[in-house]
Amino acid sequence: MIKITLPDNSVREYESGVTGLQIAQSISSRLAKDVLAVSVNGEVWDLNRPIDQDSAIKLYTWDDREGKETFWHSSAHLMAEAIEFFYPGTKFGIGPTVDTGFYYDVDLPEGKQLTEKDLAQIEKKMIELARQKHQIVRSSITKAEALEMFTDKNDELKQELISELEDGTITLYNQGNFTDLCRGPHLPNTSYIKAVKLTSIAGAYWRGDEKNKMLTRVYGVTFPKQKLLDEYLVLLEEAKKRDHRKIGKEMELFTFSQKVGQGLPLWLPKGTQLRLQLEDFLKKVQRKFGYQQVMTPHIGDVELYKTSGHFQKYGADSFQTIKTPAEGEEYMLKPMNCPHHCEIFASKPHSYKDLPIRFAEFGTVYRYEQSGELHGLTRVRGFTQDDAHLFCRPDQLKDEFKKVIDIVFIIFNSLGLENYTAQISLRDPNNPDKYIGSAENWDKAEAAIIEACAEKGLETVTELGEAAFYGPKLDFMVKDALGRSWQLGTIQVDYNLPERFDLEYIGADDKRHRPIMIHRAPFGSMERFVAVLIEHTAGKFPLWLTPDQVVVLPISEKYNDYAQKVSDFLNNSDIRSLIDDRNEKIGRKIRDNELKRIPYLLIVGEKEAETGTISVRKQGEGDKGSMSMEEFAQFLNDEVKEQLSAFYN
RNA sequence: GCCGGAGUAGCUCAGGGGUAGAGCGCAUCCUUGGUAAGGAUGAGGUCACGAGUUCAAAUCUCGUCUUCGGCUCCA
Repeated sequence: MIKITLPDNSVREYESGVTGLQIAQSISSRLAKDVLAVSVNGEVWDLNRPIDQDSAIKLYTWDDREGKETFWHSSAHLMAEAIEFFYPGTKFGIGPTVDTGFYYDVDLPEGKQLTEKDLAQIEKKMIELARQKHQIVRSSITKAEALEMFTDKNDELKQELISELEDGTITLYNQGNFTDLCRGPHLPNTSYIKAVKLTSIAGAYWRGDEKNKMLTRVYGVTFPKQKLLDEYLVLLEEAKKRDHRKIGKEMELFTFSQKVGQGLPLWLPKGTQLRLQLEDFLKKVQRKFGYQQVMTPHIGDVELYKTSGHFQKYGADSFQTIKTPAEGEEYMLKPMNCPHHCEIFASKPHSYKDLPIRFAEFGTVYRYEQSGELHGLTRVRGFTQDDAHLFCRPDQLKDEFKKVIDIVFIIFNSLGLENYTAQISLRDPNNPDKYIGSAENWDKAEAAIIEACAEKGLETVTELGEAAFYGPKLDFMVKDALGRSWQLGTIQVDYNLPERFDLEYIGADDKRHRPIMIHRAPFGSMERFVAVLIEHTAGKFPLWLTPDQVVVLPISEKYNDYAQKVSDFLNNSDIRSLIDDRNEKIGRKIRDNELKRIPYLLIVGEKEAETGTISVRKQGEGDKGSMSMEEFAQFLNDEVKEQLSAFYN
């Protein structure tokens, strides 16, 4: 008998050789049905692999990451089997799981090609194979045997993988007519897989190296129930509907022009209104926190970026320098605002009493992104950072950091982004040479970030080795309404630039000291942030932010004058309003303006004109009754204030 | 940058070796209306761009550009 410890620390006795599935069966039949994998002393195993010694185990279902990964991993094998059926002789690279689903990199036989149209029949075959309930069987073989096996199959991809493995650790998994080199774990049999969707097809280099052969990567996702697949497809549809490129076009927020150039967004009047609203709000918040607004040009002498080090590190992959008619004059489009801000700091001497000094700028920067990387507003070649650089003393670092976190909170809460976490990126302790600055400073800076987050009650994950070479950082991740994660704002501590720019202040001891610099951008970039906001809200922006807050709809042309009066009054009351005086019936005007996502529709006709009132209709909610213009203006301004309460409190 | 799909009216898309289509939008007119689509008429396109094949190319071939899905990259 062996002792099995469950996660609740209860201990049960089983015959040696018991499997995870048998343990689940002994607990409940429901669990036995749902369980997908088991971890044995921290290692995830197949459910039917015998356990022969005392162990601590944990059973995983679809609700656990480990359960899903096992499920999808087996699904990748199932897909491989189906592909091999249609394309005998296919060579298989790697078939790992991803966030949602899995892929397999395959090398199809000479002259064969997969297109999206072929996916349907592969899906069908997968379901057919799954229903046959093939057992998935694990076996160990020696390295020599493994090499021989895949040499026979002419699969040099697998041979390459095997040659890098340690003898004695090599396992195979077999199901039906398909055997694959694999570490596992896997499902007990194929029948768990009930629903299949192959999502896309793409080229990918073997091992991610462009010198290697291009393989065909097939992406897919599978589920244990058809209903889960249906839900997933609905989510995909919803994501498609919310695509910021589509909504941005519909709502006339931004556009691109071939003549202007790829990756260079043009902000249309309504998009500009939205962006200015965000910028003005952040400026107001920053003023409250003691920031000073500055402005710097879009180009700078190449020497500036040599001083900062950016030229050496990124120059070759950047937009190239701009030459002037004068000999030896060279400028760069600015890829960063910080060097300019450093020079502003250096423009006069500073006392320790003056610190922290905080320079903020909505600074547009230009970075040469590879053409294949450009994507709507989220990846562009010219974008505006809501940048600021804070220069402080070491003893001020933690407090300053906390204040930046406060600003981020105000911003996120004012925008309905309530679901966020943060990642603390620290040094790689095994690789101290990668970083500049003294170990002592790093210790202090890392401690300051960790403590600041803890004191602010921020939920964080910590990643070692993810810090920038010049200092540790904190990145904010926001979950949108569809549960997708976006990386937005960032706060970075920097010891490098103050050094390179020889920045200093005079301390209480009358000696020169080096300030610490914090880079921070709560939005990250205005372009990316607006894109995320569009997808999060599906274009239904919070009232305070939306480009057009109110539209006045006269019942007929006879009331256009009154509508104008209402609209003028609202515009004078700080409300963005317009009139729909088209020659259309009221039902039509309501429909069109609802579809334009305008939060409030004001209907005015004979009754309203006589009594000096308006009839209010709220987007998505319908008729709200009538009130006076004054009441309505007050009501809207209150709603805006409510939405910005994080700022006003 | 690399691999693969796509590019037809302002938008969404159909068509396809013999000079171009729909719906929405837009314009004009009729209608003057009460909470999600009133009616009529009309304008609008070098079928991304450049070469080639052909009696004839928007359609077939090649190249370029842009865009989409991935890969690699991201101060």
